[in-house]
Amino acid sequence: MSKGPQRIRGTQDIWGEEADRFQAVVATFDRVRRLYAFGRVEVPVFEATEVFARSIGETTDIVSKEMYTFPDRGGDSLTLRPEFTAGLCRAYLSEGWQQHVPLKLATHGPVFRYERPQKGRFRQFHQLDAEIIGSDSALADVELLVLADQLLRELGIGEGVRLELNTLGDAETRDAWRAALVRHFESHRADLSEDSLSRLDRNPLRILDSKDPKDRPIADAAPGIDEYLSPAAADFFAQVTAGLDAAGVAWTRNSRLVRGLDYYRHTAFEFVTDRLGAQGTVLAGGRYDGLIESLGGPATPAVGWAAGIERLAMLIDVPGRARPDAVLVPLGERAESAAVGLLAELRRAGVACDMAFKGNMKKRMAKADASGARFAVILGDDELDRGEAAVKVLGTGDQEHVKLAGLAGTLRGR
RNA sequence: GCGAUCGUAGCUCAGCUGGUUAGAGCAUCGGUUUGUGGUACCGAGGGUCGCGGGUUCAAGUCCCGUCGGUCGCCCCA
Repeated sequence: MSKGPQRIRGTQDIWGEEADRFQAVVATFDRVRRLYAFGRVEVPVFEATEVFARSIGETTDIVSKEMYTFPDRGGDSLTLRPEFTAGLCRAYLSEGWQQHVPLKLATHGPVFRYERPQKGRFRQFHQLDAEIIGSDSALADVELLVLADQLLRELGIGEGVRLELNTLGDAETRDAWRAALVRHFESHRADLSEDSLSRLDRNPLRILDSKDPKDRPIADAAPGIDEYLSPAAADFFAQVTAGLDAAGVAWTRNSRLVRGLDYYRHTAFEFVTDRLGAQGTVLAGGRYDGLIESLGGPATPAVGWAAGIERLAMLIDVPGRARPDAVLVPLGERAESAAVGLLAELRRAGVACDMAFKGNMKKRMAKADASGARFAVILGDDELDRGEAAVKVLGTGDQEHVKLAGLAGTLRGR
């Protein structure tokens, strides 16, 4: 192990193939979100702690244990964003974006959670994010889901991933169902796992997706939400599923899929794979009509999703490596200084190229080959005197002399 | 926060039940060839064996602690 500063726990230095994968995911997202007319937005990496604490609700231990929170020099409590949604809603309120409603927003970047790293979970990781703020239409939910579906398809992982869909209903539905769940679990108190007993007080909905075999029979026998759905909520969910069917997006109902936080309403969804161990969720979101109000704004309907870039990057096929069109191989001092000018010229003409400037010719040719370039452009005194370069096609070994004036055209035009 | 498991060169690993100067492959650099790559051959550099303590005549090897990786639990906005 080398000395000096080390990478801090749960962070990553991304390079080489990993970086190519990462970039491929971001590029695909950026392309697809334009097809759906989602505008790119930039928001701060940190916010006043209040922004996240108020949106999440003080009750959970997310706020106390899972956030990167620290005082700044002025004594204010700041938090590195653990997600995009709360910050976007803060911006929506503080920048007066209400006038642009409904707002279709897309962003991506680093997010931070103070947790134990494991497969596909880091302390600094990266998310794609898409939101529609200010629409109470089921069409907004549908649009977001179709966008997500197309994104996964274009990444080439649509096959191994399934969309699980549920509704949490409106506020009255949710309250009624929650009360019924608590009654059910209370009556089986003696048989619940220790974890679920504490969930019963803090977050009873979470018992539904407990992994403890002790809990499974009780959770599976719990009342479903459908019996408590108000007519309006049932109608809303029907519109969402009808929209998905119309758009040709496959989905499966998972009536056990829940959200712990109170601001969630109606649609909740996850795109899930079984290729990532315990962290199988690849993209998740839902409707959060209560969030902006809890930040102190007016009641504002909104829906959105986020996806982990690293998880997506692990699932896609290896993207092709970016390779230059040509590598210059100058021989001798005179050729080297001439090559500097030629290199600049070629790049300005739109030819991606690099120069091998170390070692003897053999080393330089090896560098050119290792770069994956199509051409090696050999420049020695003989060529210079004739105003030419020797262009070697690395794939075939063919070599011919080309006038410097026409070089860019030759290299670009293959 | 909890549990399991691992930590030897830049990377992947070997090093048997504790026993001399810690090895290999790949990669890097140099050379065989100061004007021709993807092949071959020769050579070189690079390791406080994660860190600290303990047991022992002797520790990479055993014990304790600690830090870090991995996988899982909790949590999952």
